Amino acid sequence: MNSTHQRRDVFIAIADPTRRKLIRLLADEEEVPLHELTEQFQIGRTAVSKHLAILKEANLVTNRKLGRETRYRLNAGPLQEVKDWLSFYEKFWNERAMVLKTILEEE
Amino acid sequence: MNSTHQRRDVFIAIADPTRRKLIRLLADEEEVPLHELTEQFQIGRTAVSKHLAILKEANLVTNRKLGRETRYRLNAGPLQEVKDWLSFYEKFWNERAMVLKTILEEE
DNA sequence: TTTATTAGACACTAATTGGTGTCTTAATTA
DNA sequence: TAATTAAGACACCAATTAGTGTCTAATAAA
Repeated sequence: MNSTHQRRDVFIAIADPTRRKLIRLLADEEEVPLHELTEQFQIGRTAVSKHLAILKEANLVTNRKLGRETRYRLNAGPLQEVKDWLSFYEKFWNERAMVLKTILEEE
Repeated sequence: MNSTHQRRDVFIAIADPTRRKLIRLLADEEEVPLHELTEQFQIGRTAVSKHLAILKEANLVTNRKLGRETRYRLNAGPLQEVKDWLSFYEKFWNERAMVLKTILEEE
């Protein structure tokens, strides 16, 4: 089985504000056709479609054809990877942890 | 007061794997000069320096000159923004929440 | 004092990105 | 059946990105 679909980094997928807005729209509406998503932006359908393709390659959206529409759906799972990455750094920005760290270092 | 330093999106700053590795190195070592950071990569000093500049624009690192060295330090605070963004989507990837959601919708 | 090291400042390049417009096909609707 | 709508497939473009190499200045070491 040669999986042909591109694998795309979730960090890159969420780097673009248009793509983050797409994610947000799909969080609100469950299943949305391309043309309806396009309405929410100033840019053209082709551009939106490309952004969705990138999200799909990162496995952040799925889509299915329904009549002449292509409907998109959020798959938030891969965002977990970002959360896992972040969790390592939480101790660095937590004020209380910073103080605690200082105390521990002094001992 | 005209703040001249560029503001840079933290999402873009963390999108690049080299920059994420820089963040990781700075998490481990507190304060690291450019040349020492450069050792950890295949790419040249100039390239590393540019990545650090992007991290600095996102306020994810600070630096200070010490003799002929420029030492870099992690400032993880801005990562909080990413965490805040993610927190909205946690409910979508939590299996239990998904099931609960289905039950609630059925009522 | 000469030589090494460290890094900033440029100028340049190839590849990627985010966008466009146009053509075509397929599915609805009038 | 004819007209309209939705979207895939291209070809194309400008701006940005991630990298390079070279030159220069400042600091530190021999």
